[in-house]
Amino acid sequence: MSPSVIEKRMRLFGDRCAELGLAATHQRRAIYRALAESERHPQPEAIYRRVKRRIPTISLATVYKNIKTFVEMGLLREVGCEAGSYRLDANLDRHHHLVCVNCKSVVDFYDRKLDQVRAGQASPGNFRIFRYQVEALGLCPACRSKQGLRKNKKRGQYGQSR
Amino acid sequence: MSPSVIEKRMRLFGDRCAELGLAATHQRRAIYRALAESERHPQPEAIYRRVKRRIPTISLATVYKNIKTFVEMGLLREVGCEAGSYRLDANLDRHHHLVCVNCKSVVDFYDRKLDQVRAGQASPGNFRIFRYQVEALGLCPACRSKQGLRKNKKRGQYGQSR
DNA sequence: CTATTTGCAAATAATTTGCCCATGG
DNA sequence: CCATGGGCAAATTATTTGCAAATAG
Repeated sequence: MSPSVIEKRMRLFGDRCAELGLAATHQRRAIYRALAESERHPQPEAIYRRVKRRIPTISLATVYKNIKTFVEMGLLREVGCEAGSYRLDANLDRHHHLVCVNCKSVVDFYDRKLDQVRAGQASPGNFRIFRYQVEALGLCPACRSKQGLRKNKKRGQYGQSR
Repeated sequence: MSPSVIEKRMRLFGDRCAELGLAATHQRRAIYRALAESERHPQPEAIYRRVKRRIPTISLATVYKNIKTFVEMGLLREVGCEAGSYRLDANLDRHHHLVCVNCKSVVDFYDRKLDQVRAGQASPGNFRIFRYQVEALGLCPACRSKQGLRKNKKRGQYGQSR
């Protein structure tokens, strides 16, 4: 990632920590920096290995704890929106998914307009695209009505920053 | 799922098994049926519990083995396209993902046209949508050039059935 | 019959937790 | 200071594997 982007992200990190009263420890900064620097959507283990080069005493548990914290703070997202394990789909017809960001439920979504989605430009890096699938992220009715009562939810989880 | 859809899927299952010379065992059929019946994109554990009601001696390992087989056969897909664990993204700017279906690498994809994606109709079930994210599934350059040498790849993994 | 597939148990991998010590503000 | 966070080890959860016995074709 370019130095200017990394610095922008580190500033966002600092601001968010200050705002939420989180200690900007050595470890926490290094973990976030490793994430901010990477292009490859790393898994926790990869972040751990990377941070360990600078802070050899770091523990994997600390990496996991901080990743969770960052996601709650809205500094980080999980790719694909389902952590943990297999979610399976026997529906081979063209369809898309509604994903509840709160309870992680997934509902099939048939929509002609979404079926027409195509990129406006050639894909970077000579990727060969077979199909497009749209994820609509939001809140399911059950979680909508619980909104506002939820604990530990700070801000920034959902929107786009620009 | 409606009975007619389930039967359609069971026929597809039977055909694929015959075609590939797979034994259509009692267990295998029950596992696939449980998947075909479900609306909720279940995890392996949920399938196991469901099948266990009909075949109390079924083992969780059998469920896992068959799920893998079905995915290889193209009878089943994983939602979100990344199995296993956390893939993290510190990029909060609006962007989409190119996902390699073979090696599971994920590359950020900036595209104005994809940023404009919206559903053509109200979302089912009163879901409240915050943002849309597009996944473009395909092959990265490295996997493209390895194409054809790959073992255990039968067919049907990538396309849409209609 | 005989090649596959199952069930079990054990192995491995991934993630979380509890607790006591260290440190940032 | 002293509340928050870190490190370690143990616990939990998720997934895979090896192998003898069962069974589909």
